[in-house]
Amino acid sequence: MTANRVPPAQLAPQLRDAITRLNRRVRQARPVGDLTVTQLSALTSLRLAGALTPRELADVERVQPPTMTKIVAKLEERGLVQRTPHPTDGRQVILAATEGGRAVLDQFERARNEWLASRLAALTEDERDTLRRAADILQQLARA
Amino acid sequence: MTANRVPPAQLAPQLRDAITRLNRRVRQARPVGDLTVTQLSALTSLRLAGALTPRELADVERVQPPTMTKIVAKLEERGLVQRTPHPTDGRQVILAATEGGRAVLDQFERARNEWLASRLAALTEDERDTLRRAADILQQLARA
DNA sequence: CAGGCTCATTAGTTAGGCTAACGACTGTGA
DNA sequence: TCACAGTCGTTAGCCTAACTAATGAGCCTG
Repeated sequence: MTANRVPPAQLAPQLRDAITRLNRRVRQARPVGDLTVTQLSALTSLRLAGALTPRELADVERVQPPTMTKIVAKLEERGLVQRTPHPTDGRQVILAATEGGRAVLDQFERARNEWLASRLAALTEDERDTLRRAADILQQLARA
Repeated sequence: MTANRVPPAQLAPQLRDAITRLNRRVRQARPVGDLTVTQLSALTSLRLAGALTPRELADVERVQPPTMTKIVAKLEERGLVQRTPHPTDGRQVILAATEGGRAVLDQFERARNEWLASRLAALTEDERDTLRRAADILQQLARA
């Protein structure tokens, strides 16, 4: 299969549409439990990083500090996040996912992937290969 | 190029990560003007369809009718959408983007695509072709 | 060691989503 | 033919999630 010429200006809106719509779809596949997308995202970032201050987590999530205060408060209520004082700086706080938080995360992760995985299973081997290569390229774009 | 075997369970998280991250990235490239993402999306759907009733637009946007009432009200305030009575059914209303609405849309569209288009331009012809085919498959998944 | 800075939080606003309920209108069946 | 069930859009009221501005606690430097 020869590569067609694909002008970036034409590909961009197509790709953007595909991504935003599929993203909506994936988000709609909400598993059991009542964590919101925002809370889930923050918890995920927190686990990934290990431990962060509210400010750092806010930066990672691209949210203002007061917003993160609220999100963390809700996660803490449910015992999914733990707050410990900073060892040397009395102003700061250290946030970390609790064991319960990590367990909830695993559950969500599985359920979210299930929907997509079942759809992917219906594709041909060729289509999946195209998506695999595309995923690499998209990751690269997102990092740029 | 032969197709590798790609188990769906393995591809799903990769693809999901790529999509959610790139989606955040695209959304952050917000252009000038004060239309929100929601309003922009509704306006886009409206222009695409030509003219719709509130109910139809709500269905397209996957939103409940009362929510669409609010969104349309804001778009109407700015003169981007026009409301006309249905010719035969007194209950219904016909919504359409005004010329001003279409102009605003063009502006946003350009600015949003710019970031992505410039990144795409840096890829090889092969990579862009992969993404083009992937975009089709992703659209298909989103509709499923 | 006084003053300015940083960090987290609180207070208050706005957007965007939902359900429940309602009034206007349509269309059908007795 | 007309009573009534259903549809359409809207209003009301609630919640989440984001923002900015302001506040108070703690740090650090001149």
